[in-house]
Amino acid sequence: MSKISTITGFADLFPPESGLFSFMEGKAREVFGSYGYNELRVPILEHTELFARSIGAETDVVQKEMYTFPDRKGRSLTMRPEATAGMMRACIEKGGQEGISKYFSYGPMFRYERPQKGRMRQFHQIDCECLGAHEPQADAEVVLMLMHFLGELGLNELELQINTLGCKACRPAYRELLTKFLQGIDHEQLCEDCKRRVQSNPLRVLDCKASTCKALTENAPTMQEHVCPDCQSHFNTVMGVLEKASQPFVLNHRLVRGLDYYMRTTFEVVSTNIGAQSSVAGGGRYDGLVSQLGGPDLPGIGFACGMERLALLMQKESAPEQDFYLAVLEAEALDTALLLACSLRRAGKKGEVSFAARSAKSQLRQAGKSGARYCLILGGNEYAKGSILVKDMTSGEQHEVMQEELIKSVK
RNA sequence: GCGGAUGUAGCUCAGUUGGCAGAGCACCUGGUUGUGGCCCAGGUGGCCGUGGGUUCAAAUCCCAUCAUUCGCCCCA
Repeated sequence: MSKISTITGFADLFPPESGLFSFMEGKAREVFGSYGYNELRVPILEHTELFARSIGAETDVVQKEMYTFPDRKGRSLTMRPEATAGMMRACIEKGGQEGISKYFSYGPMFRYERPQKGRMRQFHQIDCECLGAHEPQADAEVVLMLMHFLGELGLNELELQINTLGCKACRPAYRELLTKFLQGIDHEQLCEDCKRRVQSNPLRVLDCKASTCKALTENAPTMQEHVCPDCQSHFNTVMGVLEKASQPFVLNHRLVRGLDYYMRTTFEVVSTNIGAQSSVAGGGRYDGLVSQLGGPDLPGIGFACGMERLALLMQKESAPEQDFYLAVLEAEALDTALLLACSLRRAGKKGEVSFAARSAKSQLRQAGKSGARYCLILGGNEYAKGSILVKDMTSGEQHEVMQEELIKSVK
């Protein structure tokens, strides 16, 4: 029979990575919970229109990266490529969103891209969304919370980048200004993609990685210089709070997020140690999104962290030590050994028991590898007496005790 | 969607000009009647990614294909 393997870009998570994921999820619950965030679990499958309307029909994500297919009644469904849209949909549907609501979520996302280091077709994100706050302090809190969370994961060497994208009032004018600038420079030297972007999405030219494009746009007008007074003051307050909190950051005028719903504050956390896919978290403000999805006119701000990318940066923990390894030397003692091991576990001890009787040498080897503090040896002699040998794996000393007493002693 | 690299033992990888399929680690057994780590001896384990082609002969050369991986792009 031929083997069946995983789908390209889909990965099985074994230890130690699976342990890192659990650790991150636990820390998320703990840290975000302390900021008043509660967990929201939403479906993985949604109506395609949800993503087209929120992320933007013209974005790469929607145009060529979604897992979209018709269900049995012909409705177009899509496996979520990101979490924000679904979480917004859920909040709108539930209704009653008075005041501020804060939710976090985590789980798999799906994008049909070419896999590489730090990029899978099924990948995992931790998401936080804060609805109902338009104040710049909310932006600052979200950013500080993200950095707090990353710090709790042991990641302190990351760079925080921030930018402002302006709002409905000032972005169109800036866009026009930038387009004029781009038309003024030597058009032919731009890369093929950017030649198109001048028309379709001029802001994206600023984010191009090609060195020639970077050089050509060196003196391009920045969004920050051309935002309206409201946006300027909003952004100044955000930066001010970050400074008062001693949170280092760098202004990145080229930080243009790829999802259309972002406005005003955007931010990204990058690492130089994980290859080309350097962004480990990103987010921003999305005040128009909720109403765009048919809900009330609520402001929102949030972010997503890429768990695979964070895992690349985190130290892999070694296997947890165990309290005992129960070695069985005679087949007749196997059942007794199993029951004994279960009693010890119910008393709170961690350990394994051999399922087959084998030589003392091979079992001691096994015990050594398991990292067990004690090797419990049950051979023919002990079995007959109802006793067991307890060997300290560190000192090598051993003594014989009755099985009943062993159980009592650990309770 | 585009480009580069790589597919040989469970793992990491050698394999010369086309000529018997290899090493280290891991695993198992023994050296020690029932005592681990170190050491020694022996052993298990392979459709050489898959399918075609060239050849007396292919892991090796050619074509195709699949997979993995690193980039481009995009994004977390």
